[in-house]
Amino acid sequence: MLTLKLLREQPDFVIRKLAVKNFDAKEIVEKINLLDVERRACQTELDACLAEQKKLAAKIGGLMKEGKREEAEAVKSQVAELKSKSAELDAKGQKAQEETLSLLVLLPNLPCDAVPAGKTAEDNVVVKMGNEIPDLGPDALPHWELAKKLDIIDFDLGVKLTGAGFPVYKGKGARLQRALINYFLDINTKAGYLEVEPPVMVNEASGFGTGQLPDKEGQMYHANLDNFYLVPTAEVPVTNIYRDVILGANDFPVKMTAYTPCFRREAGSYGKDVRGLNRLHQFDKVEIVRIEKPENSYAALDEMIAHVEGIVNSLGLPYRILRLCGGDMSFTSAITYDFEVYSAAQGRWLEISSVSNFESYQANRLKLRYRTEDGKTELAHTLNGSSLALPRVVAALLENNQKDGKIIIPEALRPYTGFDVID
RNA sequence: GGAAAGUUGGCCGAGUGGUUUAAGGCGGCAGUCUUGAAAACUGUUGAGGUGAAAGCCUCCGGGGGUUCGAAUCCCUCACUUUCCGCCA
Repeated sequence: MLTLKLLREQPDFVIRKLAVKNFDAKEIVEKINLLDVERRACQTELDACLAEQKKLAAKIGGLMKEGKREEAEAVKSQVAELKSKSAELDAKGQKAQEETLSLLVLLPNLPCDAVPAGKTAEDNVVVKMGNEIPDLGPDALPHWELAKKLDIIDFDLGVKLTGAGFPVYKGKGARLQRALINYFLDINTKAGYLEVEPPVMVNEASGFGTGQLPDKEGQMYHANLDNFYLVPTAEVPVTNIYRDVILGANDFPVKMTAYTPCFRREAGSYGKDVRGLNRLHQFDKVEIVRIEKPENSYAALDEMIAHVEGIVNSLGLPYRILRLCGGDMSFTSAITYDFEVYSAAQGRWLEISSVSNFESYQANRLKLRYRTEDGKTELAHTLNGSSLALPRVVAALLENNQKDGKIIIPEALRPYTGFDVID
């Protein structure tokens, strides 16, 4: 959520920046500023009214003590008049505030200067590529066929138990999941991220804090009876640890990592996009979250990108890093870098990580602030990234590392899997 | 699931209708004293809104109500704790 202060002081800047995200903000910004003026006028008048009421109430108290009943009664009628006036002002001010908020949540975050213009994924900028794409020859199999042949992932069994998009990992397949999770958590912890195991269900306030609610309600699984939501990413519970928190100047940096299963309803796609592990309703992911002072957030972002790159590299997967264009970025992000690995048998790039700086956009919703040297409170910056999401890593590993019907496990993972090949 | 008790500032905790800006303590910060520290003493101490500032207003779990006046009374919701039941 953008701050009212920014909209009030730099409306043209906001409109210009949001144009990069192909968002026409002119009308909303103008409306918000009109409502804001109205709200403040109401508030000022209401405050004066309440101050007068307080004074008179105290006067009545005094008169009653002195036994001057009649005088007190006269003052009472004065208060009654003020009361109805302040009730009116209060209602008017509240309405203006509600309308302001409902418009404010419609505005996406401003993209930072480095974000390229563009409308679709075609316009994303490749900033780096690494590792060779292997030539697997004509007999290479896509991962869903490999998984079936090796009996390590059972998609049909998942359908029986739950439905499409809920695979069952078996044997070395299950062990591989566990190995990847532990490997990622270990690397992150070594880099100074505090491991956290959060709940995988969150309440409404948490959903609102990171921006999933109210807009993306339909994308989360909802446990109606208790009004809890299954987390779509660890970002939600982990970032919300710092909801309504004021950090001290010395509490930085805040670096956390968490593994959770992630649940996404995401109806609406079909065909090869959702084949096998490409898109699931439940999947495993290890996440990193950082909270920084504004002046440090971009340095932190660079550090996170280098960190994720190191992990991808250690698995030997061919990858590329994209800087997303304005049109392809998420609503809440100021800048996003996507990591994609090449899935050789499918012949396509698969997104395995998304690293973003949200600047103060999430913090404003979360009321996540810090105290500056001179004692003021300012919004902090939040960042997060996947490090990494498992399914597409597994898809790429299976496909790129297939050899004579076997899967070669990368060196780095072997201490965690306890085996070198899947056969 | 049943029963009871709770929810007050960074923390603990008093406060059951009034002239109060929520007592007191702890912690934090500043100062005095000291070579320095501790102790002691003194002062200070949250968030939000509005305003150039002084100031004014709001906030005692959330929402609503009674009253000239509510932390205090009423209604309602949420949460926490304890006991019982169930249970990995």
